[in-house]
Amino acid sequence: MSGKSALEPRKQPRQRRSTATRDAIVEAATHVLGRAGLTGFNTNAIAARAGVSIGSLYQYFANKDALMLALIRCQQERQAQTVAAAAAAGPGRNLAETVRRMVRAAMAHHHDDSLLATAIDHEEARLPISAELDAMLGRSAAALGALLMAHRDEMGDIEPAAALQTLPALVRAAVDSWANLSPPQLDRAEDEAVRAVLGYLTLKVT
Amino acid sequence: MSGKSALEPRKQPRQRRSTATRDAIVEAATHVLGRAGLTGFNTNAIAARAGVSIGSLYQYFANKDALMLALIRCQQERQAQTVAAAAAAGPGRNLAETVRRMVRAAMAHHHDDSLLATAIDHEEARLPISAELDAMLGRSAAALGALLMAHRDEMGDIEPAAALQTLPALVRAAVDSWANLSPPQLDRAEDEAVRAVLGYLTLKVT
DNA sequence: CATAAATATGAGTAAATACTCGCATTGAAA
DNA sequence: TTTCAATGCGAGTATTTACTCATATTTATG
Repeated sequence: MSGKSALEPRKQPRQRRSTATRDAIVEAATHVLGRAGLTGFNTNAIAARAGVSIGSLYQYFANKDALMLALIRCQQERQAQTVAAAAAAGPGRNLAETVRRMVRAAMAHHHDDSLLATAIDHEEARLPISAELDAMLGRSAAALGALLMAHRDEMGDIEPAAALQTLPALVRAAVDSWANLSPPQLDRAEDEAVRAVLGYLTLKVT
Repeated sequence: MSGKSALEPRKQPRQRRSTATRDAIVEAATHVLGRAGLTGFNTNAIAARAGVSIGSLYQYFANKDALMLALIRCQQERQAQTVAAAAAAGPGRNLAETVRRMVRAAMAHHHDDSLLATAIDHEEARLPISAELDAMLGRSAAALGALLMAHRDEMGDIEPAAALQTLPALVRAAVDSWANLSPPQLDRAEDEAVRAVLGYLTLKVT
């Protein structure tokens, strides 16, 4: 358990400027990761990009992994908020409309930056944070599940728990495969993701 | 284009032992990448694991990226062969059977190692090889498309080109989301992938 | 203003690591 | 056997990079 504490924040901010510094560092880290990938993700470059000294960076993050973790949490937070906002609007008139709304919400947050997205995936697999990620995903999934259940009659025989594990993965895969093309085809990405989700949900097993 | 030549092999093997050395290096690289991720992917460790000297490694790979590229090509080659083998068996009695066969083929090759899979994704995004990857994927997709077309009547209104872009992504996403759990749930992974693909293919647009 | 706590600085250090080069060993052709 | 090219070796080098620490600056509080 000593490993975990090494990832926790080193200093709690007491003044405003310090939180601004922290935010600048996380944002710079995100920028660097998206631009240069894991290869270019080094603390000196990040501090320079953030316009702070390397010493300041290490006042807020005990080590490089702690910074990466903060970056991941930040992205996940945004994702969760986007989904929550979409869910707050309530279910659509039918299943297709509800699904399309959810896909749009997911896409709004989508990184057009495949370097960033894939780097985060890899670091999520490497760092000891699966439990935390599952918990976060679980909360978003619950809201999503409630929405879908409003159109239970339109769906095939679904195991809700399984669907909530599979569906987010499907959406992301469909979107990524079209949005990371050059040039990106965002309309197509949306349509394909909707088709995949609707197909999955409405399939009648014979 | 001077960048590309820097990724090409440094030496063509003339004797047997040299190809054995090269293979050992690529295999060791794969092992290290799967075990330690991109963080642990360094040439000294790879040479040690392969049981060869660091000098030998650099006789076959001009630099670290060239080795990574060889690793990626090797994996892709295996993937393509697995799909080709499955396709050679011809279409099944119905769409569901055909789809399940394809999913099984994809899973046979699936890395139970999420560190390896995500690392490759990230490096594919970073290295200048998108054209080559598209070409390889295109060839596999063609065989896949022919198989599916045998059951055209069971499918909804599909744009084949779009389907061949989306489907592999769906399969991988569905499989990964279940196979990377601990413990992995491979049966579930197969069922969910089949459901996603079948749903996508058979959906009737209203 | 005085004082202390909080925050910022960046030169410097130790370690990791990509890669070289001169030399040793092996294989094959003569 | 001789000879040369192909292959293998690994100590060594130059660079990168994670991280520290002594010091300077800013802010809050009285």
